[in-house]
Amino acid sequence: MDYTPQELDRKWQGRWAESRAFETEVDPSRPKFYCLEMFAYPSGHAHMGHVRNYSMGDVLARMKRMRGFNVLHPFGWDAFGLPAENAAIKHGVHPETSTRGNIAHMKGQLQRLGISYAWDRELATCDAEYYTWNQWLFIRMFERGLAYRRRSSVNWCGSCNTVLANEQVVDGGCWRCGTPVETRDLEQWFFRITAYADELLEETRALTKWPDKVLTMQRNWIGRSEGARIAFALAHDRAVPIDVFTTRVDTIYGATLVVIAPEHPLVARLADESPDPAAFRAEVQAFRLQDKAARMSGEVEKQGFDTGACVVNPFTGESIPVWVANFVLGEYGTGAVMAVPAHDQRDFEFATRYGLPIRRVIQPDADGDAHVEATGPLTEAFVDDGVLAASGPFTGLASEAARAAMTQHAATQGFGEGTIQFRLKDWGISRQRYWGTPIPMIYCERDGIVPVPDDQLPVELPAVTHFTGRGDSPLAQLREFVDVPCPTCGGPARRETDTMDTFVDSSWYFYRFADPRNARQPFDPAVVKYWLPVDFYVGGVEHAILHLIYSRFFARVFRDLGLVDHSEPFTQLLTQGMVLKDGAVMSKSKGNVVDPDQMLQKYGADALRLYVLFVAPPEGEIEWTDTGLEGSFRFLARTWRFVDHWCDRLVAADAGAAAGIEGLTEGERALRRKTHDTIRRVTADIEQRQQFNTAIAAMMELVNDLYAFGDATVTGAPGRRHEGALADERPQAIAVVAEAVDALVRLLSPFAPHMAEEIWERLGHAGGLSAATWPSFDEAVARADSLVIPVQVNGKLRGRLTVPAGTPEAELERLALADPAVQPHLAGRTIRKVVVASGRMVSVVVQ
RNA sequence: GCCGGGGUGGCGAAACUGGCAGACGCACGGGACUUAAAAUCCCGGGAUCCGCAAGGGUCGUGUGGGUUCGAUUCCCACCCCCGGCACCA
Repeated sequence: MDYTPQELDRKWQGRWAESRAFETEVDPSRPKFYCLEMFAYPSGHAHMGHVRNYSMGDVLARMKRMRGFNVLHPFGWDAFGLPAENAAIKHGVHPETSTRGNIAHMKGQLQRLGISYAWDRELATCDAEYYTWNQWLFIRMFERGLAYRRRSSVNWCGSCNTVLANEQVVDGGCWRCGTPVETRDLEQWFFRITAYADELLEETRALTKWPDKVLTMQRNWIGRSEGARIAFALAHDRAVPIDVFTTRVDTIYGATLVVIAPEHPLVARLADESPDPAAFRAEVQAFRLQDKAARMSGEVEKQGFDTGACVVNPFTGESIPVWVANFVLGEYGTGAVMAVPAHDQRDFEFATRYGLPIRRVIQPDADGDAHVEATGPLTEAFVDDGVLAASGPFTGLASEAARAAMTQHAATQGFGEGTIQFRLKDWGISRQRYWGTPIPMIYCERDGIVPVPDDQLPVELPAVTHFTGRGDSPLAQLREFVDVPCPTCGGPARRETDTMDTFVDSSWYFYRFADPRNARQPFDPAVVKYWLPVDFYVGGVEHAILHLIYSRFFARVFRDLGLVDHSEPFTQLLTQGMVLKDGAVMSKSKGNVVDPDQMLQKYGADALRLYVLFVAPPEGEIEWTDTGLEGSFRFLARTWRFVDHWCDRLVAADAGAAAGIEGLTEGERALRRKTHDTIRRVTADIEQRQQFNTAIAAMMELVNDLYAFGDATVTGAPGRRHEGALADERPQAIAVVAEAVDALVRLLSPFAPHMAEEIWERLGHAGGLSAATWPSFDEAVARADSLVIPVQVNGKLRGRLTVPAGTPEAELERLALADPAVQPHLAGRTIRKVVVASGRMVSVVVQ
């Protein structure tokens, strides 16, 4: 019977659907395993990255099922987002229509891959029954001060009249029309993720099964730094302070100016008070028009101007000027810094450019850099710690001690305090867009900001038929949506017309999967308690920061709402590498896209899945090659042929019989050893290492050995195996082959489930492989009974000993020294030392 | 600049705890089968030198050094590549 994968794919996918093979229920009597791959944005077409992602998850899911776990393996759609709305603007197709169509198409593709999803639990974030819980949660967060509204600066395109996300700013201009982007202050909704900054940072330590790379990225992103906030009072109005944040309060005696960001709240007042307010404002505006990304990355030259105002250094009592400069960031710290040109490289460059004074207050300490001249002009800032000089009562202290003493002093005197600053900012979630979750808030002239009452949820997205891409959010143009009575006073009020960032949707979907049809709450806490946290989460490393930090944040919000009892939602994380073609990411514009559907048609799902797992370890990138895929297909066909050839005899055999049979030949014992060793390797590779490539290699070796064994036992004639000679078969040989094939099919089933199922059935098993158990191995059988021990002389390989396992070290040494291949290298020399690594190596040192 | 991960045959890779470097696969070469080809099955292969051959010598995991009986693996210095962060005060 020939291997016809396309037929097997259809047959078994049909069976699985029919028998609801992968649907699952809470079952406290069994250990659970929650296996999750990041859900998909329904772009319309699955790509090879998806294939790889879902294949990895499926190996774990199917394997764990066979190991007796109650496996939750769901899938869904991250269905809101800009692309659908942009398509609507361009082609006039409603986002709802295109999204539903895309989901249907992609779902078909995934089903043709044979991934073992519990499709009953499928969800799409654009379903009102899902996003109503976004709104519910938003209101809970609002009640707790975790959702709040404030003005903030955003990217603004003056031509399109809309806010742009950072990613939509290309080379400083609007991605759509090219108009230079400006920053503009707008009222926006924020989630107070910074309330959890410390915890999110600290508890990265608990994530022992996450890649270091991701943890490092998260730690950098959160960016904790310890320092002090110091108030510099305005010289002409001592009631008004400019707060600065510094990690180097020990250098404060060297501060020769204070620099504030163009966005600083005091800028407006200082402009008014300046001799030429118009010129002042023009300068500030010029800074704000500079490309934000470039400004933040330091690609723009440091520029600034003197505001004319002065502040008083609270440590020295000295009056120093206040400047505005483009290199100070409004969003970090207090938006103001004390500039210490001698001890900060940026300040140094700035001071040098504008001829401002540079005052040294830190001297290198004894064991510091000796080459740093203690006096004379600086060519760069001295940024290391050292010993304080010219610093009043603090002179002579070491930097670290000085920081503590000076922070204490500031606190006692009431003009400062020790503080911890995070780089992480609160999460701005307002989007002036249609295709997202409406923010469930109402503005009333009398009652202010009022949440939509729970019993009026969801605030459904109204039907919009015309997308222009201009003006405010499309929702703002719908009178019948905007005009609403105030829930508190019943008077006229208006709805919030912004929608939520789609990262809100993806921050908790893994909870909803546990209880996806719950109409009364986001999920039943008892059900989530059983399934969560996710045991194994697979996705692209591009989500290392955004999605994975937001989800950790949401888990803590749910925890503090009393809905979950854990803090970390994902126990183990696997970040899979990209799929490249010709050294580049597959993309339509490059014309190097390989279509999964075509590959499925040609080679079947099993070969495609096997290939993307075999070609490299999971975290690495893979380079697509058609010949590689053919190789995986060949392996499957080769396996198929072997089983096909032996099938009748194997059906009659008992796979467990091999264990009890006496009188095996050396070849038969070797095959059993290989079988058991393969089980050991494949099990560990999947479960402990997630090295799918080496697991597959191990199975290939077993198949190669089976062919070699067939040669030896069936025909004794290499090259002519499949013909005649069946009379030679020993029952013992059939038993060990039956054992090997039985193990192989089970091991292969998470990788190539369709073929494995077919073989399983042909071997006479009923009930399907998902009901079968994972094979176990016998350590004693897997262990070799004879070993080849290499012998080195002076570090060079000179001979090999074949000895029974467990040969004592003294005997190994004796055999090594007597070995004819070793002898010539010992002749006429003195043996200084013999090292015997038991069971591994004999090493002789001669002189 | 800082942080993280890498650098192994023609190519993708493997080597799990310091112990025979290159498993497995791709591409390639040879053979069997075939009228022939494809498919399949078998065999071969790091480089280099000696040898008709069997076989043997030397070198070989980015570079240079070190530790060790023994290093792809550990240590020091350096080069290169990939990813992330980056005027964060």
